Amino acid sequence: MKSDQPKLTSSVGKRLAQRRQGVTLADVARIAKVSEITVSRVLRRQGAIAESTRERVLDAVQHVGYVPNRLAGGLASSGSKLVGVIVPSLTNIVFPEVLDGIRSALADTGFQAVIGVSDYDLNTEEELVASLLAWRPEAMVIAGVEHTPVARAMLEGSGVRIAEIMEIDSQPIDLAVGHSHRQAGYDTGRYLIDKGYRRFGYVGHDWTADRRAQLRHDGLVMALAEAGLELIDRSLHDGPSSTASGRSVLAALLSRQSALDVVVFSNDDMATGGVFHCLSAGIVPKVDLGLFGFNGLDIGQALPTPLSTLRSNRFLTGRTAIEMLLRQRDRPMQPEIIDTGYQILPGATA
Amino acid sequence: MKSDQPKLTSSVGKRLAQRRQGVTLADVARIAKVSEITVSRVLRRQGAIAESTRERVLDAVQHVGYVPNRLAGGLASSGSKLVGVIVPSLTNIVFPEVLDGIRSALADTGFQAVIGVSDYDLNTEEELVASLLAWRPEAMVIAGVEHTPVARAMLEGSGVRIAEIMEIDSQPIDLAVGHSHRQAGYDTGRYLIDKGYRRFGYVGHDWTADRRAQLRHDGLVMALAEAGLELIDRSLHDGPSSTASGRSVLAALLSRQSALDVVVFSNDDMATGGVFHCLSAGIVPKVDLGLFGFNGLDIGQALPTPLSTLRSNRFLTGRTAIEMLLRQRDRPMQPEIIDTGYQILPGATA
DNA sequence: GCCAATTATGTTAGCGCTGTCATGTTGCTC
DNA sequence: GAGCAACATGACAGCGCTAACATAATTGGC
Repeated sequence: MKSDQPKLTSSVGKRLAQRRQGVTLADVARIAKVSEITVSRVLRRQGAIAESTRERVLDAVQHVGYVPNRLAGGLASSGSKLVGVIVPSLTNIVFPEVLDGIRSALADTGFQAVIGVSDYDLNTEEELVASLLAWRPEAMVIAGVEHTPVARAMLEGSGVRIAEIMEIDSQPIDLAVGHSHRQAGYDTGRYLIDKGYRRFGYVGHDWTADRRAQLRHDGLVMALAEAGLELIDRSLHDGPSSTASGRSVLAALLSRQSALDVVVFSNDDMATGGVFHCLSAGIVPKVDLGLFGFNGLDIGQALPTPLSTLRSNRFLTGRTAIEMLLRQRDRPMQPEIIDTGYQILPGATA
Repeated sequence: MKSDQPKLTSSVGKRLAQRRQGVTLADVARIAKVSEITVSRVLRRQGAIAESTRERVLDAVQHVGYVPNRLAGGLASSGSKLVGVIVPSLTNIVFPEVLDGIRSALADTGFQAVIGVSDYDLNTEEELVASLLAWRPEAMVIAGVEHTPVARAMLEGSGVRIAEIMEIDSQPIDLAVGHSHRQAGYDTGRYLIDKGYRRFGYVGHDWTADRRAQLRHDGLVMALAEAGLELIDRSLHDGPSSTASGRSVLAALLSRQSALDVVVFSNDDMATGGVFHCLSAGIVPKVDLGLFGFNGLDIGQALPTPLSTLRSNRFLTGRTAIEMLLRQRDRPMQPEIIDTGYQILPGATA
């Protein structure tokens, strides 16, 4: 009872007329002499398709160079196969490493990451949340647990699964993956105290932007206090962390405080700069002055005197976040927290 | 002559029934008592809207927490406001720096970047091209000019504007932004020869993957040949560049070649490792052995002896690529090439 | 007070795909 | 050869939005 002849007119006529927007499923279907839905099924390897039909369709696809339109596909199936990711920076290498973990977990899942960079600014982050949510991602990964009220409301209201990463010191919306920075700072303090250090200095960078650096600092101070000690002095660079600023800020600190026996840095970038200063100034790390970083970057471990530091597991954090999110479509009753931990790297500078 | 009462039944009834997919334009329209298109116009600031209506709509949007669906919007308007970006790696800091340039050029344009990472593999790159093109981006940025024939065909056939970046040694499809690596290698050779160096060594990483490193090497050899010189020895690390491998590979090279007066490295990561080796082995850079890198990374410049190197302009490259692409929607008659150049950083190691 | 221009809003018809349900076709059992 | 799975394919509606074309409301000139 099928009619073969009519129905073609309007649809095909128009398509041929405009011929601007590229090849569509309908074009492929027409060439392969099947219906659109059959082409769709072949391409998604979904449902039963006869081998001969499959080949015919694939040939047609190849022939016309068909590229599916995921905007249309996503709209029709209400499933974008997209994961939104928001990080504060790309030039701080720890975030690309997290992204790499995300990429590795996403490989072969058909999912694609859309990445936003907030530049350590919560208002920018809020805009990004709105912007990324507009793509109807099936999950979101966002660095940090601190957001504007509006951003938080959007995230909560979106219904999609959310992983807040790099930090587990507060209660997350849905899932947190990372480690405690306060605890990391505390453990740094304990480790150094056990090593016999008593006269602590601190070299850091702008922590109005980098909340996690501040948490580590606070943890360190807490450990010192428990041991009846305190930071003798500290010097903060007014800007993002960098090797260059680590170097100059340590120089500044030492010029006014000669009595320190160890300096804790806000991270490995800063600490590496510190090591460079020591190298230039003839200060022997560990012997004359202990130096301790945070992150366990490759560069620090390749130094002539490998940096004493705490290694955070960035790749694992990114990877775990995605694995957890994709495992279950619905948010759990109770927010979940996964500790990806850190390890002390003894190194040779403290 | 407007009917207020009917029309609501079917559409609204269903929406309320499913209530799963979140708020739509229709919901906002109903609450603000306007048509969907009016809401759409308010949100896109397009067309004339009475102030009172605008406010009513915005209130409604706020009230229900409406987030536009860009899949639907993009489909309807055939304009995704997306730019596809493909880079080989995120952990090599130069690419995040390029992405940062892209981000900065994209800010406030309403465009969003979708990023793919090819892992230096052309087949992966081909898959990414297909995958990103499926989002109907309005432009594509892709690192390198070497692609599989299929990838090239898709890029050409897509009709969207394409920027091939980081390399201008071959003819691009549409637009190339970057600098000549062959020339950079050549200039490195000239510079060092002028400085009086004669006995050249080379320390590199896997260049089956990193074609641009090989081009620089070739340029260097060319400059040497012109001066009647040649590479005395070279040692290649079988893997990606890193500080650690730069360090060990230089050690290996020197252990079998004591007569070198300068070593050129495939990039700053490797060269920084080389400096570390010298520091450990008591070799004084420049005095005992010249060291030369490529990229001009911050880390190299923060070394106790700042690295002698060539600075490439990654941020500018990313930024320029986007600016050029967005300036004009159609491909030019003739492929265009933009040289973002490089500068010699004299440093203190050669 | 009428007309044309201007401003504000609405109606209709898709964008290109997929979910759902229906319809045909085998191949097999008994 | 009737009955029934299991396989193969198709028709149709609709995802949520916007372009393009109305239509209505308002203004102002004369």
